[in-house]
Amino acid sequence: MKKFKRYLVTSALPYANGPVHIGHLAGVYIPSDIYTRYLRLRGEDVISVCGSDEHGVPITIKARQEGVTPQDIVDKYHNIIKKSFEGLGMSFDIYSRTSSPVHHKTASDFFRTLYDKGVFTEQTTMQYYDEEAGQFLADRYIMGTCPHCQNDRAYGDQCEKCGSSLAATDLINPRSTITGSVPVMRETKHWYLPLDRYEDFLRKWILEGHKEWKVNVYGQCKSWLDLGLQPRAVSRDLDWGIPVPVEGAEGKVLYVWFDAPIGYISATKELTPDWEKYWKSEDTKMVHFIGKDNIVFHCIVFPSMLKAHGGYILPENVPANEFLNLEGDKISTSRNWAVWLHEYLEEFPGKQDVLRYVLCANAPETKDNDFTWKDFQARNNNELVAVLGNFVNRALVLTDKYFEGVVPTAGTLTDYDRDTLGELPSLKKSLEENIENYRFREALKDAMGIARLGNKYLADTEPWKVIKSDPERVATILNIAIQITANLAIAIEPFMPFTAAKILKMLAVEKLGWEKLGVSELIPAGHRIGKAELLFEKIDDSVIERQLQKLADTKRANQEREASKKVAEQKESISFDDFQRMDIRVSTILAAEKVAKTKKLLKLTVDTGIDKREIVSGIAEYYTPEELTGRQVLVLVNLEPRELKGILSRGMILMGEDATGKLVLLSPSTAVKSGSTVG
RNA sequence: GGCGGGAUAGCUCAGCUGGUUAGAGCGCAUGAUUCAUAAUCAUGAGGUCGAGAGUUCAAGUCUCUCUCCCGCUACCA
Repeated sequence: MKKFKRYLVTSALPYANGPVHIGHLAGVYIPSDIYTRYLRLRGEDVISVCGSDEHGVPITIKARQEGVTPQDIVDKYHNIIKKSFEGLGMSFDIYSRTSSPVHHKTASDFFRTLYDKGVFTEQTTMQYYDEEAGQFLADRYIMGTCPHCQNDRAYGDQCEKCGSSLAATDLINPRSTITGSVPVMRETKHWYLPLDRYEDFLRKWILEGHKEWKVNVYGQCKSWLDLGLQPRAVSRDLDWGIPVPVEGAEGKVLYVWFDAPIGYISATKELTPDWEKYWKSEDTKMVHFIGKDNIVFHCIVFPSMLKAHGGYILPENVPANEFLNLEGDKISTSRNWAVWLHEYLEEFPGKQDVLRYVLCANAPETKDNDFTWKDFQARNNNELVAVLGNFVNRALVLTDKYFEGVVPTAGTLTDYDRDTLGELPSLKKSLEENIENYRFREALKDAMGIARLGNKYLADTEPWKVIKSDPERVATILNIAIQITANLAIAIEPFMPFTAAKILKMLAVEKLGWEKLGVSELIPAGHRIGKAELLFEKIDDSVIERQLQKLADTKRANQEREASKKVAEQKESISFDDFQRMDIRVSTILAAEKVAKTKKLLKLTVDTGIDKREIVSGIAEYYTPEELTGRQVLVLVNLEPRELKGILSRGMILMGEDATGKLVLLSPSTAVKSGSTVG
């Protein structure tokens, strides 16, 4: 195993278009903070960097929607995020932002270096341009009619109604969302990072060199590499971001995914003039904590950038977590389906560690997980209160009661005493192995094991009984109970720093280093401890119900909004002539079969009364071929034929579509002759 | 459709390179106990390890096929 002299821990930069929620925490920030705190406690040279990611199109859109500047948006969320992280006890050495001057310069220089080395390829493409606004339009700035579902509010990259991903050029009647004008096609030049040229290097580095990475990360990388990498554009036509530092690149900025990871470097620079040893020295261990949506950027794109630049080290590991769901549904910023950190901190003052504990214990380390308030309550009441809080309270209260708060002197240890204390070093070892291998939930169990050990020790030795016959023996028992408590304070520090600090305060001792864990004489006899206070309190049903009610309200609000929004507006009036031009016929489906290599497509053979013809229709998710055969449907028969998957589709099956995009067949209420007209 | 991940006790999860009666926490049942926030401790019940086939002396663990869930991707008049 390679020895490292120092550590550089990075945590995915939160995007500054919204606050941070529990999904971000469980996936990235809690694990990263545990890891960092652990290393610090061990006395390692470690720095942890993070910051807000403030560029990119979504922020400019949000700004436009709210009638403010992009800077206003990022200022607002940067401050909320930064403050809430501090509130939760995130121990970044620096929490920076990508709009900072240092970052602009760093990212700009980085690009320029690659440019000067001739790394990039250039490509000129045609893109939509808004002549009125005088700028190129990013996909999200173009709206038009979805070619699939006719929704006239589809964006240039995706139709939110039917979920199709689109190219801006697919839209029918495109219009600029900035001025409403009709955009024109214009040439634009962009710079591409030729990832394909780094394939061999990545293959060797990851597939051969890092087989120890988590299976989800390794698998995802392998999948990308096996598919073959494509050059990726690293510039955009936008006026918000870092200008491309090249002659003739006016109006172009670095693609947000190019500049964001460089933010780790910039933050380090801001933190210390000594930044280079963390980024350029082979004996630094760099670890990126991210969510699974970022794997490709941190394992493929950013390493290629670093490699192309030269002189930089590569990450030693990229422990990505899966996603956390909330009460059975996917967390969503836009649907407000989340538990927001800044709200939690307000609603649960002093309970930072409860959230830290629950999110770590239930972190989506190997697969998506579900956060429920009921589980939150149960873990607080049955684990934190009953096991951890209770043990510490017992040890302190007993010491106070029998020895006036002075740690008694231990006499001769029994075999059982020695066995109990002997558990501590092995728990320490297991804890270390688990943290170093990014198994934080398992590590947390080890830490809690110390409290369990303490509870068991007290139950078995029964000092409250022995005190009547053998006070000296009780002195030994409570001395040991106090030593276990001190050990507990060390072990839980990475996970629950607030609680660890409280325990130390109650014990009236200074912070203890990690090397003290496992030691059975941490608190000397004769030491006077402080006053015992409860570490955790039970959470009442009513508190949980209030949170559930809040979510229920959100759900209802969303449904109402969906319902009101989803009834599409009436389209422009058309003439009777226009209507007459459509030839709709009652037709009978004669046969249906799945189109090979597709998920949604069915090839239907229909009798239109006029002829028998083939129509390809995207309804396979809602109807099986069996249930379609023999049914009568309405077919727009004079729609221009179109080839789909090599099959010429002549006509369109008319379907009803509800708010969720679900398709239903429209049939005559009683059977009629095929070929009957509809009008 | 392609690729990746997941499927193990009621719930949340461990099970490393295949090897004695498949583990933990919570929940549940019974008992003990009262120092402690009705907290604790002990014991126990609970699993055809998603389905099927195969390799092997031996498979939760390897191979193949299939089903369901999550993600990426293609397709969707």
